[in-house]
Amino acid sequence: MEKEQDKNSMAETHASLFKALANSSRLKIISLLSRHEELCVCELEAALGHKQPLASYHLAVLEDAGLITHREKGTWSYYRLKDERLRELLSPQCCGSLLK
Amino acid sequence: MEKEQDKNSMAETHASLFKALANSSRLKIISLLSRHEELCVCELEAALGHKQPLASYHLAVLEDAGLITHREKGTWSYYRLKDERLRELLSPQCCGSLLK
DNA sequence: GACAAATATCAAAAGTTTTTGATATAATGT
DNA sequence: ACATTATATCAAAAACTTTTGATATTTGTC
Repeated sequence: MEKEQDKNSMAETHASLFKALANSSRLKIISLLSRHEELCVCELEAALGHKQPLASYHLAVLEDAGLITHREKGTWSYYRLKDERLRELLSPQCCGSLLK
Repeated sequence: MEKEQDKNSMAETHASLFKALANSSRLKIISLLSRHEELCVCELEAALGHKQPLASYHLAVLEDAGLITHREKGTWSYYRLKDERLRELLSPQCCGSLLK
């Protein structure tokens, strides 16, 4: 009965996840995090060649999408991949080329 | 040796696929096509409530990404899902909620 | 041949995301 | 207390995507 609404909100929900993945810097962050357990902003910033606010921006986008988390220790923020979320979304083949 | 280049171009390649998926109208097109073998532009246009040029635009984006194809018959264009491409990219779980 | 229907393409407008530089906050070492 | 370092947040600028309306092209019908 609410099928049409379901389809719409399903499309919206998936679209916002794909938006988070639709950027090569963010995919590089994911790939880096898949190889490191945890990385702080300054390490990612350096690895990507981005200025600090830009690295923080991309991290915030990924975190809003539920694809990463972070913990704070002093002035550092350590980011970590939620790879179960990615594996839920992407094929093993795709995870194989994106992660690690 | 060209590892860094590989990673970059991998990220670019995947990002452009995710860009094509990062829009709810395009996900609805995918979902409609998963239920119909083939649909022409005017059917999709009606189903989405879009004007014709907008439907054509989204179809072109999906086709450029290699996720759909079309054949022409007279003035009609019939679009069809390349679902093997999607299944390559997305998890069975995700295909389950997006397709059909 | 004139007319209508289906589609594509184009250029402009509207909307959104990404990038930048500046500034704020909080923790750490002196 | 002071300087430094790591980060976040903000507002403006730049870049990009989506939406619109107009027009062109092709085919099918009278």
